Amino acid sequence: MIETPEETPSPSLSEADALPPSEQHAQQYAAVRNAHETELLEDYVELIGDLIEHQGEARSADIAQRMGVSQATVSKMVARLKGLGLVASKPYRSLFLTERGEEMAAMSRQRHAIVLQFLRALGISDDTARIDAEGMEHHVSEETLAAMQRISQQRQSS
Amino acid sequence: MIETPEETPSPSLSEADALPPSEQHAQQYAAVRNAHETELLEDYVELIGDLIEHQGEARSADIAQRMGVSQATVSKMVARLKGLGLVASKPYRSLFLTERGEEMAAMSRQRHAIVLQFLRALGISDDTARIDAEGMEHHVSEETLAAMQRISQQRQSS
DNA sequence: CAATATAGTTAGCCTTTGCTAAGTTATTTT
DNA sequence: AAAATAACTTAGCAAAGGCTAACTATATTG
Repeated sequence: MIETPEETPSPSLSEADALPPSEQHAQQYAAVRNAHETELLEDYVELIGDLIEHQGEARSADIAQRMGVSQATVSKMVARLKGLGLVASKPYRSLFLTERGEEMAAMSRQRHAIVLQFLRALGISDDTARIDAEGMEHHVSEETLAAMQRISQQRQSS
Repeated sequence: MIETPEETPSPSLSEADALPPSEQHAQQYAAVRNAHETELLEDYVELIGDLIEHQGEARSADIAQRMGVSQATVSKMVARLKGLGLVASKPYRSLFLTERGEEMAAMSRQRHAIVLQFLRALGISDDTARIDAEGMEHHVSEETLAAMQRISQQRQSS
């Protein structure tokens, strides 16, 4: 059997030296799995909010088109969102956000904007920034988000 | 909570004005879905590589513990990785990476290191940086990765 | 070397998120 | 107002990624 070296030596950035203690390591993965669970929900809610704001209403067909997904998939997802109390609607009518849905949409939109703005401040091209932001936004902690905001502003005023 | 910067004076970053054309929007989501498909695979491969490097071998039980997942789940996942030609092993023996697996592990490790280093350069606390890096690494384009690397170096030498 | 403990596998279940195909409701057009 | 089109829903399927329980193989140890 192999001995587990239970020590964390380097303070900075030598990344080849040791695995984190397995408990911590597991927590990292758990955090990611967790983020994945809410991620899609947030994307839908955010999109629904955006559609309402920009086009006056959120229709399943538009969501399907923008998500690049079939209408059936949207229908099923919307049922889930309704079950979670984030979305409301009557059958065959367009969608609304509940109060909780609005809150979630606002948060998401804000996160999204901060990340996007940060990437652009880094000089990332627009298309890439959009794609990366979409993927990253759900994995960025409050702490990092704050740092991003700070740096965007710094870079802006120089 | 984060301050809402509802005053976006700069020209390039008003995010409340228009949705992207739906085709482009759909592509963004497709990119995220795509990333999700390879994400876990990469995490496993990266971890297996790390275990081999640091402990001499990669055993299912260790993977399960570090991933925070049951051994049965690991077993199933490993079967998938073998099917994809990334991992090799004989039943009841420990795991190896194929050449393709090695390549993937090297790429992943590098991405991971760059993102982690970048977050630390931003002043993010260690635990948070680890968690965020784990989540973000799969959603960062080459372009953004390069920018991160550049900035880490800048910040280091100041 | 037999018994026990540990490690790995398999079977069977569940949920999520996609799909297509078929059915229903609403809207538009003639 | 009937017919046609568009929008939405439902049913049923599949793959991924979790789980527990039961089984099999390997390693340890008394």
